[in-house]
Amino acid sequence: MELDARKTTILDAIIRTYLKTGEPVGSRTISKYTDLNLSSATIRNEMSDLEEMGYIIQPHTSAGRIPTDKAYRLYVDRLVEKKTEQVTAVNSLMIARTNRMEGILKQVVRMLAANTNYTAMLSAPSYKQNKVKFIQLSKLSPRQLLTVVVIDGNIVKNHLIDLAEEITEEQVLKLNLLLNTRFNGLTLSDINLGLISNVKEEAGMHSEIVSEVLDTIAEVIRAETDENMQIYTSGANNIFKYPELSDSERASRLISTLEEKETLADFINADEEEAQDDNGIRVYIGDESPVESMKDCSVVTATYELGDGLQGTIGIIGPKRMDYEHVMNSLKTVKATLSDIFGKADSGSVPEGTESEDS
Amino acid sequence: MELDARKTTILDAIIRTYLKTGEPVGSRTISKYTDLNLSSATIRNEMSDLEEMGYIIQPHTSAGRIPTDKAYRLYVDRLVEKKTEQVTAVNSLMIARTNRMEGILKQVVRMLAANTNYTAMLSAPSYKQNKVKFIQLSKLSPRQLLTVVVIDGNIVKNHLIDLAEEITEEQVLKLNLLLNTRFNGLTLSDINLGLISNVKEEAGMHSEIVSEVLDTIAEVIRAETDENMQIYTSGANNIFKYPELSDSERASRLISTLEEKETLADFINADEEEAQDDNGIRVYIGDESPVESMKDCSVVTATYELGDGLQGTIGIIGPKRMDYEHVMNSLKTVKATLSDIFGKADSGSVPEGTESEDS
DNA sequence: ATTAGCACTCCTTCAAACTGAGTGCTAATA
DNA sequence: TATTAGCACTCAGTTTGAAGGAGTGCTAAT
Repeated sequence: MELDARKTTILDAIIRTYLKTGEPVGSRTISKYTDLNLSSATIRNEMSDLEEMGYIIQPHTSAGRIPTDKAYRLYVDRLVEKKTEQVTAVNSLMIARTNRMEGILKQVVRMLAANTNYTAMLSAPSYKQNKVKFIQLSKLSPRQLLTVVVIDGNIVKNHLIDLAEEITEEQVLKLNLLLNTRFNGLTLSDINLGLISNVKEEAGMHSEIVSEVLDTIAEVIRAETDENMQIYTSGANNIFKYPELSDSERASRLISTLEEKETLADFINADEEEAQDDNGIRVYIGDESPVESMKDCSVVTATYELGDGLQGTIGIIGPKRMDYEHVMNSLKTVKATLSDIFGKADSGSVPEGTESEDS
Repeated sequence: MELDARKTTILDAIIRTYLKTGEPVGSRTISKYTDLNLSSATIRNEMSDLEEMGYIIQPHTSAGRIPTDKAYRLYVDRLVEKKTEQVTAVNSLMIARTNRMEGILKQVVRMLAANTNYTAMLSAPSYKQNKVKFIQLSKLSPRQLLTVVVIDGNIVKNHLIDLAEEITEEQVLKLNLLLNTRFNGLTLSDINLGLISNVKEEAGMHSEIVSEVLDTIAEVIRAETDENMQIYTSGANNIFKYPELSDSERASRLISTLEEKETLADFINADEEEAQDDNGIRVYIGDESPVESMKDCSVVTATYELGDGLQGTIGIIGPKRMDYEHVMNSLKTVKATLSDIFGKADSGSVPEGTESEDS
């Protein structure tokens, strides 16, 4: 059997109607809804075919039909083909003058959730391959050393070290020089234990201090690559707007997944080769999701780039009958907005607010 | 009418039973439950009295009784009197060797939620009155300046500044000196705009650069005092374990409150004079809560101190029939554990992990 | 190929009937 | 006088069955 034009139209009508109502849709509804001018009986025949082909199912005999994941997939794929018509320019003004990136991101994710009525998530930009740009040690007190490490993209990390023994200004100066000559320009992954022990030798100072300093730096740097990814979510309560998600059991599972930022990271780190259109938008429908507790949902994600290799992910989590069109447009807009605010060429200029925050 | 010993015993039995079951408790249950050896009829008479006195109510005629807020209050107050018998030493080993404070706090709050089966929240320690300890400017490139500010308690803040014009090493050195002499030892609130403009003049350098640098520092410092308090929550899904909280509407409101960290801050900043026992534990029952959406819940909070003026708050949010005893013990334990891990005297030694993190 | 018509299914709603937990009152009892 | 047994009554919750309605599948007619 083939999915001819008429079947497509009918399927489309079913999906659209179901997206709106959330109720199984019957043949008579479609018969009136479309401009095909077919009687409900004919529609029934076609629906029977569509069911056989796996695009729709009946939740129980003598109920209307609801679209399957396969149908949603088809629908989304066709949606993606339509070029970005109107990226409804979301008012950048809405984003108040918070010049701390964290604040802006939080606002963005909140706005996204409010705007779509679904749950939104956003991962703060992070780097994969970046280089150490600058290292500085400062003596706070005879036994206390402040380490500041700047990596490409102007991410600043710092750490305080308590020394077992005192250190002189001279030693600090020497260490600073050594560290900068040896580490600058290396990627985070280049800095392995081997290199570190090399430098330790080279330093030639009382090795205890050097050890401590280097270990700290190594750890600070490593911490960045580690999955200490920051993920914000908003609008969790929106799931209660969709009866098919809001029974206790499902809701509970979802909420607890949203709390587990680590799990959400699965979406961010999802297979790069995953089908994704030229806007970096990915759509996971039901079972396609990498996360178990979201098998009853659809998740749409987009990657935003801030230039300089810095990138993050935004995502919307909603029922399978989500308004894909709206969601995809919203994501496109946010993507554009974020790039606008932060995205500058690699000119050494910095997104304001890339400063670090204490936890 | 007076609350004699027998009435107290009965009320206690009612509360305890209701805490367990969540169902209205009837006279027969109590008649069996207590060692008073009274018939249900007698209990009924007493219950009738207790109802008149405002300790219990009937949700509807011919239902059992449930405790009112007044009853819970009584119960809790009596509980507090009992001295901390056994602070069941929670295994500190459970807290894996993450040496980043943020990580530990997240783990603590998660553990707390799992342990109590309620929702837990935790605010990261913050300072009220602290002094600038160290300021350092470093030249990253001719037009880029890294500002590092260390405040008392060894909180480190940093920020990158893009300069409109180039700056020389000499100027940086001079500025460093000036900043440290003028700002060191001042509390965050001491540093007002007046002082800043003073220093600007004093610097005598090309005022644009100085302006920019100072503004930045001021802002960085101010940001700390601002309510950028970090609050972690965990176990939101636990509310689904309690039918009285888990209907869509209530759950939705609760969840969205939990998302609004700002609202939760109300508990942290709650009136200091609020009744609080010598462990810094506060109990809000129902309407006593400062937060509207938690009128159906009870909230128990405790303040933990890390010495050095550094303090934060831990809290448990659950149904009014929460196991107050267990919760209070858990909080005590966590409080102790946190102080153990981080709390050192003001020796200049630092809780590991007070380093800042990029967002 | 399409459609009208009809029997059939099964979810939903509603009200009535039933159940059981619990109360309040009264009269008997210790 | 305090306690208790007993009984009538109340009312939420559950079950039951009937009615309604949406929707289907099939068949025969167009």
